[in-house]
Amino acid sequence: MPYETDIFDTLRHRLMTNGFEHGQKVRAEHLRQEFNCSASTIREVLFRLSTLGLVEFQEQRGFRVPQKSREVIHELTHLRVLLEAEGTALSIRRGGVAWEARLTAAHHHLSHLETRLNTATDKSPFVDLWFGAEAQFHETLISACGSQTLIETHHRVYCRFRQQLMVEDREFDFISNNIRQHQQILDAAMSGDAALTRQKIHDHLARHLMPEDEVAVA
Amino acid sequence: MPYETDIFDTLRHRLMTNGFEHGQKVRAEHLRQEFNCSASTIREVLFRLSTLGLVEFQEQRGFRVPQKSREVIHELTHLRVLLEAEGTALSIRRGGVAWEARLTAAHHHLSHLETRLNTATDKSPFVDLWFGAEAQFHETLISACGSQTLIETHHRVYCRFRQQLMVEDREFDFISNNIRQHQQILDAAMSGDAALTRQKIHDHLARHLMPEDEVAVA
DNA sequence: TTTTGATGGAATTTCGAAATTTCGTGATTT
DNA sequence: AAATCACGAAATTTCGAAATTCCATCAAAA
Repeated sequence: MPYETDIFDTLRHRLMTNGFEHGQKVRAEHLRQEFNCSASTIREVLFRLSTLGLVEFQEQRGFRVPQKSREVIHELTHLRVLLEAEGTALSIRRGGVAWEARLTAAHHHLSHLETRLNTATDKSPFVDLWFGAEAQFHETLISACGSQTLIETHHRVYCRFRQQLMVEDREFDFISNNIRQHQQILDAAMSGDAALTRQKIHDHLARHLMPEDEVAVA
Repeated sequence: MPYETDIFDTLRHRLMTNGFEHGQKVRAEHLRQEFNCSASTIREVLFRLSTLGLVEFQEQRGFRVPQKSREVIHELTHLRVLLEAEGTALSIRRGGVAWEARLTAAHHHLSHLETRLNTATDKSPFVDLWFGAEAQFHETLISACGSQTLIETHHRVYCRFRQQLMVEDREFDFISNNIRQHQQILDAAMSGDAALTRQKIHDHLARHLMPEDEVAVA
């Protein structure tokens, strides 16, 4: 495996989980020293990360970590609802038992973690695990939609969404609501009711939407 | 302006309008000679193009032009309907007179070209103009949605869609239907009826959808 | 005080070549 | 004949440095 891929994965993880400040300039030279490689290699990695929207490229001005803003969170949430609701509805139609099994497993994993998070005083050992399990659950929801394009598009949106919330979501104040909402999404999906599932996905994400213009899901 | 941007624009245009064969490997070395620059520069441009999905990157295997397939066209169309319908509905609510003016202008431009295309025997002088005007119209539809994220996401999908159809759409057999459909989208949008507009956008793109699972727009 | 302009250091971009990996061809083995 | 292997050519990846551009600082002018 080329070394570049290691750097890519390391930086992606860091960009999504509190390793960089929002709006900060990415110092390619510093990273070059940290990873002990050439400037071109870092530059390439940053271009690949910009594919996911985790850094922004500006001509002659290098790369930046996107600013955090309520508007961007609203927009990303809007798209998540649109794509996850659609992808899940398709999965319900086409997924079959195999998908239901995967979804149940993903939810069980997530649910287990969230229950422990809910009671733990020191949440730090669970943070990374939770990020992974939450991503897994939402990816699994749409995984049987049959559209690789939708999955990739959603992945980009999800990465940026997670990045926007990487600081405040570490406190897990929302966790007890989340447990209930994830359960409701699972139940609705298992019951085969696409419209209800769309609604539950919307409800789950609604706290990140700004009030003025709601996302229409019905 | 850095030279790289020229190369980027040149290749993007070529990738969207018949300059490469679907599935073809992109010969970085050939491009390096053609543009008389270094390998790294070409490599960077290709990474930037992969952000739009116009080339696919595979580790140690270079870049390829995506294969054309009915499935991919279906998926891209599905997403176009989802994103354009949503973006247009938002534009109707938030765009105001300025947006209506831009949309009318874009439609007028497109309509003028399509009328001429409909009668011309040699359509080649209009091909590039039409690609530009058609893109402009559909971009304008969603331009007042208020979500830069939605606009960028749609742009990627639109680029890939156009690339998938770059060969067959050069015959313009569909042109008389298109004239009517673009008009209907404009009329619906101007009337302020979001649901009808969604329907018309769906109808316009429906010929690219595979029959089995239709896109739900209502 | 505000604006304009020069200057030097730092960051970005581009280059050409070296190191590594892939891929096609044909020989050898089973 | 089919499969495996070795080899060389071609492509990809990485490097380190040169060329260019940006940006903060400070001086000079309005």
